[in-house]
Amino acid sequence: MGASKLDIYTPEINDMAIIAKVFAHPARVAILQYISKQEGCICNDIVDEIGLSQPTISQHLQVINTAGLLEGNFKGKSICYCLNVSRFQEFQKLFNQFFNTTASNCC
Amino acid sequence: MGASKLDIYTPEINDMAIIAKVFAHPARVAILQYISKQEGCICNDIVDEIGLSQPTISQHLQVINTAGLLEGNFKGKSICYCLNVSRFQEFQKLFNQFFNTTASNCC
DNA sequence: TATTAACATCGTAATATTGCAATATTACAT
DNA sequence: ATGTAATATTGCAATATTACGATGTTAATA
Repeated sequence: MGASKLDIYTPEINDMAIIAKVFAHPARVAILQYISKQEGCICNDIVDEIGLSQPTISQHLQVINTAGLLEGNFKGKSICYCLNVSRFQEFQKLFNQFFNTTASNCC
Repeated sequence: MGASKLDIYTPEINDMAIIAKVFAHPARVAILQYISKQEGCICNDIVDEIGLSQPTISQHLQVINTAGLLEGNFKGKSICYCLNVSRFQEFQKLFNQFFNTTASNCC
């Protein structure tokens, strides 16, 4: 085993878990915070800032990008990664929807 | 390697990742939703509901419990797990704080 | 007190994630 | 075209996570 059984959940539940996974590593949280602070951003800056190797940062950036949270100029020597704000806020909405609908009425 | 380098991040960033990790598995999302729908909850119900084995559910419940999201009667044959609503809302606040402070101003 | 039902723990196998060194690719500059 | 700086990819080792069968524990009940 080791693999999650994804076929037994609703798409909404799986989506929630997939989205949460993006924020479930401190490097990715730190990267998102750092990107948001800059006006434009070069990956090498991130490597200096965070304290992980360049391949590892690149890997985490790919996870963030796959989630649709990046936009900007992806071509050239110095790549400018930026936060996709609308997508980011979409995630915030989904989180809040989950938190709001999941209310308790017992004990 | 394989282990996350936790010592290079701020406690706030690590906390964010730890909290997100709770919601980063569909089983835990499903369990939280199911618990919130019931008035009181017996673990065996969860096993029937979700479709995972009893030990696996127990493991996921432990993760949720370690995060402080459960309360109720933990003794007896039929254990009543309930959502710790205030803790849950605390998490919601932290998420929203993260989302709100992480705003972009570029590209 | 023996039984039983509900849950926890242990042990283990399978898969996923994290991290980095080495290498490849890319695009700009000379 | 060649060199160079920035990022991506590959390959691999270490650790984490997920899942379940087997077994242990606990408390209510016969």
